Amino acid sequence: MTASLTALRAFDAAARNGSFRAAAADLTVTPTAVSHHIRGLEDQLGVKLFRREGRDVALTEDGRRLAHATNQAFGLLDNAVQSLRRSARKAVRVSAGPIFTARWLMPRISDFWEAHREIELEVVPARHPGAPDRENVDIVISWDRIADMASDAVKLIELSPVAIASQDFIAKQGPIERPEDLLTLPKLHQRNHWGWLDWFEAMGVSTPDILHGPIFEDANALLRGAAESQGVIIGWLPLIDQDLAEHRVVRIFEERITPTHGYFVDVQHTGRARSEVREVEEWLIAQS
Amino acid sequence: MTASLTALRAFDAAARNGSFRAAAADLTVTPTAVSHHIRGLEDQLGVKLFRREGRDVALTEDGRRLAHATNQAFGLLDNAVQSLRRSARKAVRVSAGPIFTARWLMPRISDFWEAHREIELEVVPARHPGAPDRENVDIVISWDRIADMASDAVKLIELSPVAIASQDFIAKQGPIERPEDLLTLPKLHQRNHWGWLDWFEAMGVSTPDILHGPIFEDANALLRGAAESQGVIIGWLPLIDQDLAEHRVVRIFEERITPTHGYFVDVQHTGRARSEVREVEEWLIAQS
DNA sequence: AGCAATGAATGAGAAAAACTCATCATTTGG
DNA sequence: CCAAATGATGAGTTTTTCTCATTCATTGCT
Repeated sequence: MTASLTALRAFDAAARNGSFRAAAADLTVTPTAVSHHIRGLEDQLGVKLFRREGRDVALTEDGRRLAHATNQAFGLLDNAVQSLRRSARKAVRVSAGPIFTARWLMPRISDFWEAHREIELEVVPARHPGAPDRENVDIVISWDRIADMASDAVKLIELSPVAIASQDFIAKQGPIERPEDLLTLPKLHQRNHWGWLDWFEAMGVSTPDILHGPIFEDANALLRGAAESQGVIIGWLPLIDQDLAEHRVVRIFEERITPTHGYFVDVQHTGRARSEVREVEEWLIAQS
Repeated sequence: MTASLTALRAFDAAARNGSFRAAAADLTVTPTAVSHHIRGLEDQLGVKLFRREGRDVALTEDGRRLAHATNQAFGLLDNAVQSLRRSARKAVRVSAGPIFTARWLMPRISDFWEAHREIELEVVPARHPGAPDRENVDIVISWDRIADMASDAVKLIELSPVAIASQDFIAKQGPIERPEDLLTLPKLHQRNHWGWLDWFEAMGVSTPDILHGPIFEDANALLRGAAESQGVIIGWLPLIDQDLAEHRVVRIFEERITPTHGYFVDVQHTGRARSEVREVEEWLIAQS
């Protein structure tokens, strides 16, 4: 019954990389070892796992099925082990978007350090907003519409949209008097065009169903774009207070819109039980 | 980064068994090996996994978290490997309830054998109706209400409920003239009291919300109970044709109820791609 | 077409990991 | 309080895993 776990891991690496050589590099062994392992597996299971096509290899149907399982299984093990290692170091892993990190977390980080010297904080950039890394992180700080927030998430700060651009851009475009005027100007966007849609709605301007314009995942990039006169963007109060104070960008109107978006703290299941994770959560919430 | 997989497996066994000795037996190694592995893991992770309480051991909180992951992971690997082994032997694993196996599958099994000599059929009893084993089986044959059937399940046969009892029982109880009379007689039940509820409804008898009486998972046991004059049961046409023909049980009324339940074929995801699994599926459906 | 480069297969021997044995320590049930 | 049961530890052995040297097949280059 016992299939060698080492062999399965070698297979897993080979399947992921689509090449024995690359798998070997991955595992820091020689390609020979991988080759031996896979042949061994194939002999033992009585099934071909790779089709040897000339000098490279491709998974068979059976191989694909096995690969799926090994992927999941080793992923689980890896996450669990890493998480335990962090736990031993009292390290807490927080995923947060780049502007949040820069404008909110960084200014407060020394305060945290004072209060919790023993806790090691790891801040990882939230790559793809909704998706994957969630697995291996203790706390997720997510940017979301207040209306769409997950039920078990706690709101950290509320964000109001404001239309902003660079001084230069406004001078170049001539006077902008009414919100509608923005419809025809170049605009930079974030995920789902959120922000612009909510802004126009709050300003009482009806918009076409879809808005056009480049979408940036990274809100810092967006701000830089605005500062470089690429277009008008939606900024979020109070996150951009400092950018306004230093005149990198200026507000176009004096609108006061009730918050439509917010940052939410979401403690992942894996971290719930650890006291240091709870301490970080409490600290985050206390800051708001 | 690399935690020894063998050590993790040893830990997994220890966690499952709650004892190093038992884990060792499980893995057919000496307890010493398990002890070494777990100490090694603890050293490497910097976390205690077991609390040593006198002569026995108990998982710590960290240990529990790791155990959860290893359980899942090794379960996945194990299932995948076993499934592949079956695949190599062209073995198809079918889960089916005991009466279905006895009254429907067995009579047809030699026909299957004729038609598909190369396919090895493994029939495993469906232990708990709804639940767990599904993982490691290619085809599930489930007994369900037609109204509740899963959308991707194919109906194999339809079952009509009939009230039956032994000749003796009826003689002892005196004449039973109307369906209502059954309300006060001892009845034996199956899961959820299904059957009786549907039967009374079809007969136009209003029933209390809950019915009382012993519940048997195994419909064969139920039939035996009826044959031994323990009470009235709901039998299913055409499954019990033979029991009726041989007078082990007799019908109480001549009711003809439109089928309320059925057996459904459900090909599990893991088996979808295998030709021999599809052949079994097609054979099953062709029999109906 | 010819030749170098790339990737995989194979077998024998070396290195490393996993396991056992012998022994000791601690707890628990009668 | 003793016997049985469970785990810990360290040294030594066995097994597994890995590497080295070599071969084979394919592909890209000129």
